[in-house]
Parts: sequence; structure tokens; C-alpha cells
Amino acid sequence: MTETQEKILDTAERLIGEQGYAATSLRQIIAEAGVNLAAVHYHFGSKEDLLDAAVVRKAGPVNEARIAALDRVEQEAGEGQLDIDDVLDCFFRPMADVTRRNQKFVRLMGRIYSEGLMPQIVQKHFQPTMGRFLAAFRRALPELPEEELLWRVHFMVGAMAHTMCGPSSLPGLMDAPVDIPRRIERLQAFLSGGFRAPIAAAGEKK
Amino acid sequence: MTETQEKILDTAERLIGEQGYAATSLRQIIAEAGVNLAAVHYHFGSKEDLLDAAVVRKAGPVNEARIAALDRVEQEAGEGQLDIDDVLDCFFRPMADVTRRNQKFVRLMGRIYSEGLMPQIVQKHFQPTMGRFLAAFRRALPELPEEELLWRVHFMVGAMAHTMCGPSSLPGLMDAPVDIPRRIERLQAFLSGGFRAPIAAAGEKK
DNA sequence: CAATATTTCAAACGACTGATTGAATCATAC
DNA sequence: GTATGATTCAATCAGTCGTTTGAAATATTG
Repeated sequence: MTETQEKILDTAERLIGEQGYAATSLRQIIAEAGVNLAAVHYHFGSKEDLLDAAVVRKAGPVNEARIAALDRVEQEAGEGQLDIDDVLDCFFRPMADVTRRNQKFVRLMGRIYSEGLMPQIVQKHFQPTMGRFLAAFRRALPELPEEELLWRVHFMVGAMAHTMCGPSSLPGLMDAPVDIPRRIERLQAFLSGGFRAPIAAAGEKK
Repeated sequence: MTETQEKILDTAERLIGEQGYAATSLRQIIAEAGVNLAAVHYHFGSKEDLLDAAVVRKAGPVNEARIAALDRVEQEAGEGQLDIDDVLDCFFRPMADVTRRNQKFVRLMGRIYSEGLMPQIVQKHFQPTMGRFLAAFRRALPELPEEELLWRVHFMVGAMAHTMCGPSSLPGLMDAPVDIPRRIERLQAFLSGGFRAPIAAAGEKK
């Protein structure tokens, strides 16, 4: 990994995280990175491959740490039931850890999910981890029907993506200090309550 | 409101909702709407103003219905405490209602929030309603510190935006029938549990 | 019908997009 | 020291972007 490649990846990670993929041009990236335009295509091939490289560089270690933590928790549990808070912890703690060193990547991840324009990237880099965690959620919440479980994981991803993307648009949070690990703690507690909630009755009219 | 204007707004609502604002070009909109390119600028002024018009057209009635529902619930409660489920119902039921007639707008709303590139639009059209609901959430959850409450509302918006944006990327939900009102019921139950959850201890190390 | 106002149209504007080229520069190895 | 490969560079490609223009077409009014 040359210095040029790292400068490109760092800048792409930051700018795409802040502005989105479609709204960020290669020329803006290379200008702020201080490299030549052709270097992007020489090292990465295309704009889409650049995003892929930026994601895989950071997502790989995070997902490995998630799986490792889940392995540990599942081993401790043996045949018994899993605790939903432990599963959530396995999922969010590695993200909080990497965030302590670098706030930019988690915003890129939020964009990836929110923008939703690159399902193949989500598929390639996050789906295997998601599969493992879906199984863990099932074990932690065996009374939840499969479809309800999938939706609740979907809600979790949405809340996470929006939370990681940037400062809140709510008046009181705009100028709050950006303490993302604390944010993740709050999110985790909120999601824990959500996962434990009773299922909505279908078609209730009040 | 001429037929041309409606065709433009309908198509913009659909395409921007599906693809995002930056990724959708005016030429794609006018091609699918079957109108001339200049008509967009003649009727709306600019691309940004077009988005604004598409939002205000549908968001206005939804937010009015939300406020009306909240008025009713608050009147019934008198001086007493509000029920969080009632407040959530005031917020989500008008959205579910409009969704039963038109699924496109709620996806556009999701995009607006997710893309986060137009804080001024969110500010202009959603902030007044949000202010009323923040006060209601405070009354329903008086034991929650202000900052925690703001974050939980933020999580709610994120889960909502992601859920409204489109089909889930989770394997089991990709080909599920798109029953958005049912989706909203599930989301509401999930959020109810989240809002009631105990607050996370700060900096817990497990 | 004539006159006025509103709306539509094809054409073009300059700026910007992602991508490509071939020569220049650098590093490494013989 | 020179040959070889890897990397950087300015210049340019064809295409698209949002926006503007002025003339044609349509609708409205007197």
C-alpha cells in the first residue's frame, strides 16, 4: 500500500462519508488528496472500485472482530440461550473501537447503507457477517417469528446508519460534541429495548 | 397545478425516492415524465426548488394530520402524563395512511432524511412538527434526560428513513411483498420498546 | 378575429463528469 | 551506468450535468 493509495483512500473515505457517493467527484477527491487524477484509475480502476477498496480496507477488520467476539460469547453460552445485549455488544463494540481512532470510516459505512445505491457492496462485504449475527439474534430471541426478527434487524441497521452519518438535524444535537462511542452506547440501549418489545398486533384500529 | 407540473412532481418524487437526489438527473425525470426540459425551470426554477416543491406538496398534509392527532391526544390527557404509544401513533399513523394511497412519497421522505444533503429542506418542512412532537415525547417520558430523549428521537428518524427507503437488503426481506403500513406497525412497536428502555451506563467496560 | 399572456419546444451554453492516453519521471536491479 | 519496470503527470476524450435562450405553439382575454 503506497502513500498515494492511502491518501486517495483516506480522502475518499472522508468526502464520500460526508457528501455521499454520487455527490462526490473524483476531481474533488484528488484535489484534496494532492494526487493526480489518473492515479485513481491506475491504482483502483474506477470510481466504484475505489469505493469498494475504501470499504473493504476498514470493514474487513471490524467484521472479523465482530465474528471473533460472537465466537467467544457463543462458546461461553454453550447450549444455553444467548443474551440479546451480548449479541448487540458483539456487533457494536468493534465499531465503537475503530471509531475511537477514526471517526471518518463509520460515517462512510453509514452512507453506504443509507444511500443504498450499491447493494452489491453491502452484499459482498457485510452479508457474511450479517448471516452470522442473524443466527445469533435468532438464538437470543427464539420467541420472535423470523419475519419480525428480520425487520427488527433492518430497523437496527437504519438507526445505526443514520446515527453514524453525521450530526443530527435536531436542534439540541447540532452543536453537541461528537462523541461517537457514547452515541453507540445510547443506540445500543435503545435497540435492546426495541428487540425485547412485544410484537405489534396486525391491523389494529386503536 | 397544471398537468405538466403534476407529471414532473410525480416523476421526481418517484425517481429521487428510488435513486437519491444527486444520482437523479433532470433529463431522466423529464424523459420519464414526457415533458420538455425547460418546463422544469419554467415551473419550478431549479432542481433544488423542484425537490422542495415535491416535498412540500405531500409533507404538508401529513404533518397537519400529525399535529391534529397530537392535539386530540393531548386534550384527552389533560394535565396527566402522555402515553408514548399514543405519541408514536400520532406520528406514524398519518404516514401510514398516505402510504396506503401512494408508496412513492414515503420513499422520497426517507431519502430526504438519509441523504442528509438538504438540511434546509428538513428544517423548513419538518422542524415545526418535530418541535411539537419533541414536547410530546418529553411529556410522555419525563424521567428521560433531555439529551437522551433527543438521541432516541434521532434513532427513530433513522430507523424510519431506512425502513421507508426501499426493500431491505436482508436476504429474507428482499422479495417480501411491500406492505408498508404493516412495516410501520412493526416499526412502531420496536420504537416503543426502544423509548422505554433503561438508559445506558456511560463508559461501561462489561 | 385580434391581441395578449401563458406554456412548450429544440437548441445551445459553459461547466463538470469518469475515463484514457502517451510521454515524463522515478525507483529498482543488473 | 544503463536498462527495466512502476508510477506520476498534463492533456484530452466523449458524454452528461443544470441552466438559459428565443422562437413556436397554445390558451386566454378584449
